[in-house]
Amino acid sequence: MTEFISPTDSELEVLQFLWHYGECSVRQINDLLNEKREVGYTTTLKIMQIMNEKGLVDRDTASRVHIYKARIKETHTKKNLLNDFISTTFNGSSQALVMQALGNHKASKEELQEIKDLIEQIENKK
Amino acid sequence: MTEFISPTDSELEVLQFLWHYGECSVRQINDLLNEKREVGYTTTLKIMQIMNEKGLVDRDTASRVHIYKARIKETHTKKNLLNDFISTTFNGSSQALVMQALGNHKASKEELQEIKDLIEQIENKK
DNA sequence: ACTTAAATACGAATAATTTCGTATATAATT
DNA sequence: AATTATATACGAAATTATTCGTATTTAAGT
Repeated sequence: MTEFISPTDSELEVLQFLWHYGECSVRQINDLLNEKREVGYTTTLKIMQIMNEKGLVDRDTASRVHIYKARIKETHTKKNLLNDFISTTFNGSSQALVMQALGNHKASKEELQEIKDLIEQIENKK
Repeated sequence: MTEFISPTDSELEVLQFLWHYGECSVRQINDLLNEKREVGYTTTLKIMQIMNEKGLVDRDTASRVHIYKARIKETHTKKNLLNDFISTTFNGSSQALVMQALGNHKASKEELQEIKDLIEQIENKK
């Protein structure tokens, strides 16, 4: 039962890229970030160094260009983030969250079907 | 199209109480907060004063004890928070979030039924 | 009336996060 | 070999959020 240290917003942004690409240099992450907003290179570097200190990422320092990869698992992390979010915003009710999410965005027919399938699946497991 | 200023965690905590009780004094909010964790009275006061400056709450200063009430609507605010959360954490996919939420917590039979009903409702609206 | 209790205002200390400047090292280019 | 480009390390400035001490005012209790 290791404690979950929730990544900051910046850190989560970096993690998303690492999860998607597997492993990245600081330069790569910085380029990706700059597609959305202006970030200085050393800013990105610092964030990733701190993430390393926190144990959020591993890095390979064998070559001059350090290569980073996520140390915490995507599903595990998102699960924890979601749980935190549900408790702070929806008073712990996952149902309330789901209802609101479905109400907001109109999901496609296929998406709705997938959700229904999942519900069936859960119901049958009881 | 007024911009949504997302409340900080502390501010959201206060808002939840205001939404629940309708209107509260600083003392009431501080007592409620202290049921969960230790917070100094002036700390709570300051938070609520800042919330007032930001336009998150209204206050009635007619009597000595100022009475606060939420200025931003609960559903509207939660909708925005949820949208932010979905885009930062689930890459904008509400479906991904719903699937994860349903997967994590086992909702009760009744809750699952409610969700299914909602889906039906959405499907019929197309 | 006097004392005590409880409220707001305000500013500043603390903490956490983000940003970036500068120094230094290493690789690439000429 | 000398210059230029690109890395990391490190510290500190800037920002934002949180916490709280102190002064002042007003109400309540004696």
